[in-house]
Amino acid sequence: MGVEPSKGAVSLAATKTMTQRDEVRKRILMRAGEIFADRGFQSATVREICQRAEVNVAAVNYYFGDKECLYIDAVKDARELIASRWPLPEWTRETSTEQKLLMFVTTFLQRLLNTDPSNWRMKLLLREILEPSRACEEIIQESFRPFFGVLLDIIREAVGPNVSEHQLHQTGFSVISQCVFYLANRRVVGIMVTPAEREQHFQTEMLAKHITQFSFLGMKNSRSLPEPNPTSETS
Amino acid sequence: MGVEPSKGAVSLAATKTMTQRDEVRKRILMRAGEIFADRGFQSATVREICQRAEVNVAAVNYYFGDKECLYIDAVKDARELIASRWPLPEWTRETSTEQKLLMFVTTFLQRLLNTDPSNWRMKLLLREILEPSRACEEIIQESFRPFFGVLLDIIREAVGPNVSEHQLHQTGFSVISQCVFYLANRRVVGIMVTPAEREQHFQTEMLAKHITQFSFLGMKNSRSLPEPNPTSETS
DNA sequence: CCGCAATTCAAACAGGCGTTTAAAACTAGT
DNA sequence: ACTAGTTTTAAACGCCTGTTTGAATTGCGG
Repeated sequence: MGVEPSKGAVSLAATKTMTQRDEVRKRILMRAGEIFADRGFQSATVREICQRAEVNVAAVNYYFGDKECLYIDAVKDARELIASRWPLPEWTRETSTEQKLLMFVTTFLQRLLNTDPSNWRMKLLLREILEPSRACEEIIQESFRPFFGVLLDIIREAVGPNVSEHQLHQTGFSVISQCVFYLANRRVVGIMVTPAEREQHFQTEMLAKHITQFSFLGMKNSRSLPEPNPTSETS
Repeated sequence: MGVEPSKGAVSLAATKTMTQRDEVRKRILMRAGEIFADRGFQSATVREICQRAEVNVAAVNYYFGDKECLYIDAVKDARELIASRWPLPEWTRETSTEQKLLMFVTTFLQRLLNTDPSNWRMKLLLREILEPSRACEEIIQESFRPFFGVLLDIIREAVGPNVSEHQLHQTGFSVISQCVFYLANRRVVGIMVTPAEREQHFQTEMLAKHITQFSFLGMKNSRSLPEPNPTSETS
């Protein structure tokens, strides 16, 4: 029993070793995030995480207490890093509403679909959204709310100020859902679309264009349906 | 070694006992499906399944061979039962395109969001869509393709015959994604929307109306965006 | 160079997992 | 009632999991 886990395991160590300590922590956190992202909390094993981080099995418990705390820290870390890369492109007062929407959708899709090394963070957060663990609910909440707020502002601008709250929300979800779809349901897209078509028309840029166009038209209307009754209708 | 597992474990038993045997199989299959649906393959345990089905732990291996075969059978079973409840409302030649779309979306949402005892089947299939196991890929494929085809027909009818294939697919995904969203992301909706608003405006019927209206407008256009360049644009 | 705290390590632990086993219980046909 | 085949059962198996442990190693101020 050398030390308390994860709390203040260091007493009066030099600041130099402090950074060393943090490097190990960060290395574990990274590998853990990657593995949690594509296996989930349950299926990911501490042993594999430690193997990939090139540390002993006991390191997780020494640095983080237990597996769950490691997971929470990984999610928290992913959220913070993504939040810092979140900022949407700035727009001026001259930027049209449709352009703002395109920028929003493009940025969102880039974060979701890019294949650079930081992409696993988004997968990890998505996993938390689809099946939240009580521990991380708050984290996700804080991460998602402001982002959603930006979208709602754009929509309000598009449809006018006197739109009802629920229409605003429904429309917002319609936009969000189309973007998230391509991350969560990649396999389904692969089934329905040939590789060539996928290559040409399902890259981030083209998808952003389609979603923007589709949604911008869809939202520019808050009147109700003509209440279709299924019998009489002769064009 | 009394019997081969899962193949033809009965040789010349009476047809009466045959039904008994099938009853046990079906009971296990049901409980397994329910548990697989909300825990996933890995997290679901054979022991819990057997406990809920009120059979011995060994029953799974006796009747199905192993856990994975049980899972595959459960998915297959869910697919078949849902497929039989799938049929969209029949429409006549007088039914308008928008009505067809509304019917399609309504049916889809009902299957996804209803809370009757058969709902776990949809969750199980959704899980397979989000993280497919190689074993069930084909099953999902066969289940999803024809359903998607019906939607594509509606869209083709709405936008005219000379629409390009990729626009058709993109639009189809836009509709599908909005529906699936409300099943997969229930928690997110709960965060962003007050219970009262949810009660009033996020029930199946209202969502179907919104999605139909939103999508119908969105798809009624295949022209390209005005190619927004972010600098010059003075309304 | 010593001593002390921080860190690493191999080994072991208890518990849960899917699966197997062999005996018991049950169900006909004769 | 006996027997042969089917189903159920409790117990055990081997494996893998997260975690703990105590000794070995390291790093550093004195």
